[in-house]
Amino acid sequence: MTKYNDTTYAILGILTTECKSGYAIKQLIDRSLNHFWKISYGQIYPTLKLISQEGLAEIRTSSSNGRPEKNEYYLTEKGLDVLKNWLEQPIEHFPAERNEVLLKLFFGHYQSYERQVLLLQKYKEALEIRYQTYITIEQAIQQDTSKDSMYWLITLDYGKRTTHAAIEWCDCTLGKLKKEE
Amino acid sequence: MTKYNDTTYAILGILTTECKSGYAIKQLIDRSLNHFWKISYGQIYPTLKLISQEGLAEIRTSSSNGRPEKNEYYLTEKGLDVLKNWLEQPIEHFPAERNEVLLKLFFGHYQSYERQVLLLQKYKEALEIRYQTYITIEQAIQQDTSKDSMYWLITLDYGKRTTHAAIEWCDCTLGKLKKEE
DNA sequence: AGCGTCATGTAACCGGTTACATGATTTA
DNA sequence: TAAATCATGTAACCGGTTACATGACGCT
Repeated sequence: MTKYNDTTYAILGILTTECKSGYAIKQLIDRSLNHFWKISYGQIYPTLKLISQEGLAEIRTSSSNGRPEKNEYYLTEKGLDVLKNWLEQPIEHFPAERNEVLLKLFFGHYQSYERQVLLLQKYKEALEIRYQTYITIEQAIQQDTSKDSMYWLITLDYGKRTTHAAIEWCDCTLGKLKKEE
Repeated sequence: MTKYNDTTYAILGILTTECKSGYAIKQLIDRSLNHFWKISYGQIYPTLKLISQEGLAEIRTSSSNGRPEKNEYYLTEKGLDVLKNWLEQPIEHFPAERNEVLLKLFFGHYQSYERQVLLLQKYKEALEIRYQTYITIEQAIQQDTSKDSMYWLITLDYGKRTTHAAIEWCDCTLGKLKKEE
């Protein structure tokens, strides 16, 4: 079976929901997958083109009530097969993030104590904001009991847990630096 | 001040240590920064070329005892300034990892319960291996009391904490899935 | 003789972002 | 009437990996 990149599979997955157009896909990702998957129009539209060329989806153009023309992509049987097959494959890329904060801290000798503290405090702030947005999204999902929200909540939980661990690391590291000074 | 990419700054930082050649830089990164920074020769050598062209380092070629020729890059004053300036700048890219596991889980409806469990178990295994390597590296560093190992340990601690949180998420999620079935 | 390691480098490719172009409709 | 939103798309660019090419030395 032909191999595509993860972005293609992500879009195939989204096409199983009500989101069928490039614009709608972008919205869904920004709102629901944003904490572990991002994408730009510069990739969505070319990928949709590829998907239809490969016969994984067919386009139906809808231009209701004078609205701007919308291209809606409906998964074909082949498209669904490709998606399901990918889901069954073992994971290829285990996340291994680049972390600019750790990189700067690693060369901490060349910085003053104050600068190091500032770096960590800013990082902690950013992490706390992130954590709060997770909570907010979580609450919004929990109120909407209709849809099968479990998978949404599970991915959010991942974000919450790892972010919380990072925040604790900040506190702990600030303590260590203080002791050294 | 001219802006470079993070890879360039990472290399400038490493050039402050005993590692002065492309080969040595690669080794250091693979051994010490591997958990938050990776790099390939395809980037190291062109970047070193850039660094010397920009006057941030000067090359001294050493070919001792018949060994293959080695190009050693020594930071100039300008190079050190550029590095220090970057260290003082606020962080630009907060890590936002793409996570293939979460993506697959997000489309979990199209998979059997068994497949989902397998996915999580494999992920957990990989995380546990990672955690163990952190511990091993940590112990190796702690035995070598000579160098200023604190920053090494701090970055390792970050890896340990976030990995541990992810492992706990795996366990918890496996429980949730079981309850649903 | 063959493998591992030291050592440097490039070209092709890929995945992704940014900036730009276009234009209609809705809302304030 | 101005701004926001809906909607699609492309070209230039950037950061990075992979695969390849080359060659010397040291160990088994």
